[in-house]
Formats: sequence, structure tokens, C-alpha cells
Amino acid sequence: MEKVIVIVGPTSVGKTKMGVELAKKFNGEVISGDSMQIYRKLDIGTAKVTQGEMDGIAHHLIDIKNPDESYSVKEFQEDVRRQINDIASRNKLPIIVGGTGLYIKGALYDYQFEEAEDHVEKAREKYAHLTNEQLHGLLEKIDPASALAIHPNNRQRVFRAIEIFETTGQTKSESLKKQEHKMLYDAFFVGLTCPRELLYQNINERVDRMVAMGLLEEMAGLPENYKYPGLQSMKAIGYKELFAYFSGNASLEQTVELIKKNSRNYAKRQYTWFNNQVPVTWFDVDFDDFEKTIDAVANQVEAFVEDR
RNA sequence: GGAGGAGUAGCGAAGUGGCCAAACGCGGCUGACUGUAACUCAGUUCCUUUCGGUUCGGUGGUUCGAAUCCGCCCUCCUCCA
Repeated sequence: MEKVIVIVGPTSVGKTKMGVELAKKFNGEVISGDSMQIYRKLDIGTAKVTQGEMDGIAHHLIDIKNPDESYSVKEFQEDVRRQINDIASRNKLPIIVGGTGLYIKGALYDYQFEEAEDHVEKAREKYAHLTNEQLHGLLEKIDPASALAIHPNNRQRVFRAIEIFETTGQTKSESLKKQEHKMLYDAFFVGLTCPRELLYQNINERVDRMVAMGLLEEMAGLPENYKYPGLQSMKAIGYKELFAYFSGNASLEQTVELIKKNSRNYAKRQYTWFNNQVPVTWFDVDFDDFEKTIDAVANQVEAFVEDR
């Protein structure tokens, strides 16, 4: 099994920097595990690595889509697996850095996604008129096990479960049963963390910094066809809140506060995912002496890498 | 100094004699997650593991029973002086 380093954690803990530092120490290349940094032109709001921060380290899966394009776990899975093979074949260490839990897990575990993406919208339109309960009732008929696992109010997931059946002829629960839920790689998960209060403070400060660096201008400067709230890229925190501001329905202060809050909530969800979905080894980040944190992580990574 | 209004859980805000540990919203906390995932959804939030205990500015009453009624006191707001 290929050895892979994975750096995860909530937003604003220093994953990007850690990725670069480890890549330098262990002759690695970084693969982004972020669902929003794939988009070109969304730089400030996604806290995308800058050329300077990369410091000569190769970064993959960044800027691979335009903001009006969609992307999915399945594509990510394919892209990451290809990158891992590629990097490993050059005798370098693949280092996945990112905060998108599902994408990362989907790429490293034996998640299996069926083909047939095109019918998705159709199925969704077909049942658009149904209430949550009716929709859930429908799922209960075709896939009782999934219906039990998905809350009726979670319309999006109920839809998807129905779509899986209608487009593949196989239910979601059947599909899951075929999988082993095993990791396909020899991965070491480095989790970066810090006290909640400090994290929230960092997040708040970072949002202020983004605004100061021109977040509003970045959004305003996007081509018109990218500024559509329905786009996947425009679901990104830091952008989706801006629509209300530019249409005059929210003050700048309200908007900034909302971005901070959404970022904090997001950070919490990331914790929940990484704490419960994946075997993470957590490291406390020392922001005053990041070198110390790097050393602590590097020690364990070294032991992991040398153990072949 | 006078007139009126208000003080409810972290915040906002309902409640105006029993069904009130107190609606609802926000914020917080916890969790779920296999093609929108920076998405979507759920639970929880006075103390207590349970039994139970202590609350609705303070205090003293009325009442079988009070956040709700009465007296006094404190604080805040508006208006008059």
C-alpha cells in the first residue's frame, strides 16, 4: 500500500503551512483536499495557498475548475488517486492537505460511486412537488434501510438516495453493503488542533484580514456569469454571504459577522467529521512557536515513513 | 422632584393565577454524513447521572397554588421639571 500523509483539521489552524513544511522535510508534494480551492479566481475567500506560501513545493488539485463548473467527490477520488500514484512513482511522498472530510475519505477508502450523473437533475425535478414526508415515504418503499438512516427533513440526502436507485437500479444501502469500508492506502492522519476559543479568535481575525486584503473586490471583480448564488463555487463561505451585501440587503458589518459565524460553525463540523470518521492523530498547534509543532509532527511522520 | 414604561434562562423575546423549568428566535455545545460536503440534516442548552433541587430585579405579603395579584425597595428608559 502506498504511504500517504494526510493533514486535516478545522479551518485556520495552519494546515497549509504544515503541508509545505512536511513536504520540504520528507521530499513530498502536496495534494489539496479542499472542495473550494479547486476553483480559479476564488483566492482570498478560500484562503488559497499563495505562490509564496508554496515555497517551491508542488501543489496539486488547486485551480482546476472555473467557478461555473461543478465538481464532485467522485471526480476528486479519481483525481487524488491519480496524483498519489503519480507522485509515488516519482519516489516522492504524497501529502494530502485539506479540510473537506468527505472528499478525503472518499479518495482514500474504498468508496464506490456509480456512473450516471446526468439523470440527477431529472429525478430531482420529477419529485420536486413532494413534501419531505412524501419523499421520505417514497424512499422507504424502495430502500427501507436508507430511509431509516436518513432523517425525513434531510431532503437533499433523501433525494440522492432515491436518485441512486433510479439511475443505477441499485439502492444506496445495497451499494454500501458491497463495500468493505477499508482504507486503500497506508495513510497517516495528522490532525491539527487548538483550544476552541483560540481557534474562533483566529477565524475571526482571518476573516477581517480577508476583507482587508480585498475579499469584496475579488467577488465584485468576478465575471458576471460566475456571480450566481446557485453555483457550487458560490456556496463557499466568504462568497455566499456577499450576495445579500451587494444587493443592499445586509450591511457590511452584518455580512462580515455572518462570514465569521459560518466559518466557526464549519470548523466545528470539521472536528465532528475528523473525530469520528477517520483515525486521526491530533497535535496541539503552538501558534507562538510553530516550529515546535512542526517538529512534533515531523517526528511521528518520520517514524511512519521509515516503517516499511 | 413629578408622570409614564420596563426589568424573564448566555443574548433577544413570549408568557399576565394552576397545563411553567418557562413558547419562539439567536448564539453555544454534541452528533449524522458514500456524487451540492465551506453542503445538508438531527439532538441538546438552569443545576443534577436518577430521584430531585433552585429560578422569572430584591424583599415581604395575598392565595390550596404566583413569573403572573398587592406593598415596599433597587436598577434602567422616555417625557415633564
